[in-house]
Amino acid sequence: MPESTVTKPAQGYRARVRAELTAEIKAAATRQLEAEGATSLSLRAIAREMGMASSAIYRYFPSRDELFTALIIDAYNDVGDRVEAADAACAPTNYHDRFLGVAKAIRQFALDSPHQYALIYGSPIPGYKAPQDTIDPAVRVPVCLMTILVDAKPKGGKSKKLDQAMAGLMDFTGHSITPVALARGVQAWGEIMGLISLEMFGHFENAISDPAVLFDHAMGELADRVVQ
Amino acid sequence: MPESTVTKPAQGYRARVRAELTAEIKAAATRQLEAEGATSLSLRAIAREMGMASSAIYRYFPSRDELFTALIIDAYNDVGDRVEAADAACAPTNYHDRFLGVAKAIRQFALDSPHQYALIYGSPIPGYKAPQDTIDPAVRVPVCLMTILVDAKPKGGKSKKLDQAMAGLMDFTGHSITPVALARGVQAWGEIMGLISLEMFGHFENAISDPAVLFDHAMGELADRVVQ
DNA sequence: CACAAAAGAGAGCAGTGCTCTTGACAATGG
DNA sequence: CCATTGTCAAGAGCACTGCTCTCTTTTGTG
Repeated sequence: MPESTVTKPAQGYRARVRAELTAEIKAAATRQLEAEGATSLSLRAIAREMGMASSAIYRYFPSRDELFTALIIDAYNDVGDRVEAADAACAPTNYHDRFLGVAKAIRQFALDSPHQYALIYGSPIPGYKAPQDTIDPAVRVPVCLMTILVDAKPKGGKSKKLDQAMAGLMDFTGHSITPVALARGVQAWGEIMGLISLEMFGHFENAISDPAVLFDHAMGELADRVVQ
Repeated sequence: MPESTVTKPAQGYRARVRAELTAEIKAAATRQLEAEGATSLSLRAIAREMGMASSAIYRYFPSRDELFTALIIDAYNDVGDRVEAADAACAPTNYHDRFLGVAKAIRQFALDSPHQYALIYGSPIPGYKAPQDTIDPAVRVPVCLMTILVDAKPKGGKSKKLDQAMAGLMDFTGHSITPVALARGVQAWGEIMGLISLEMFGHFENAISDPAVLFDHAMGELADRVVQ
């Protein structure tokens, strides 16, 4: 939570206690999220667990949605950290390994924190509109993926239609990559997220008994195709 | 005429009214689902809309989850119908067109019924366990996709690990296709669902302004790769 | 027609997010 | 040193939710 830096510069005892309590509420919420899922996350239950009145929670989070926002940002940052760490652990020019590492990091995040994964990559919570603060953490994963792609300098044709259909992405890459190659990167992103989501949300039931084997095979094939 | 009066007889007036009311409740629920999303679907609101007591709904659906199950089955059958129709509209040996038609049918379903799409392909509702009745409608889409793949008789290597990782799927295809080729089909399924989900759940915001162009391009490229 | 089965209505329980008011406390200015 | 000010927690209460139970009405059929 970004604490208001505009208030008294003192940052005394009071501010510290407030920050600690805010963190504790978020921790309790995370615990509940992991145990029960997003929709059954209850402010009253959090208050109960913390031994305080439910109304007191509102001193720290003005609404349930604000708490959700905090959890969503945390989740995005969690997977972002993992992905960037996996990327950094590889030799910068070994695009194949970087791609593989990133893909596996995303899946591992999903396996470790299924509810967090569902929170950010599943159906959006109805009535909840993601505020601006979430987009910076949210783009970390695709940015990492696209950076690897750009670094690999892949071949690919031009396409005016594709170019303007992906205008935002093209701007981000500084037009240092052709639209067709960039589209291949988005496709790869889609395949990664699609395979993980199908697995996490139960669509592999009775069909694929060992999703890890399939995923690793698919990512190897995908990396061959997309980078180098 | 043999009169078996003991079992459910003739299905007279009463049974018809019951079937009609059940359908009407489901219709009202669908309307609410489309307007507000799954989590804010309220039995009391449905009862209010129909001008009956909330408790009366329970004569038709024993619980909210049962209503959800009905809606989920409907959604699966909706997309299943579309997909099978799109497939049947193509020349059976034109695998490229069949694949493209199926992929576009899934995306069109998502665009037409975003909440239904989220219901079946988004995060599962916590605490809700899909009963057996949902799996038959659920597999219609992947079955259609895999059937096209098998028909296309694609090349591909063997892999014992992959073979047993996808044992269920291999059985379904009658082992008439190699594991590597089948995996390619699952990857294609993943890419289709991944791209649609990323689009539907807002992850293309500010990056891809015209998802239709990207999707069509991706599917063309994908079809080239997977069939024929 | 009589009667059992089916359907509807209403009250009630435990839970939810959220608001408003009230009282307690700590930090600070005169 | 006391009074003011801002912060915090608590409690009651509102409008909801899913669901159960009981009671009454309706209705098809032997």
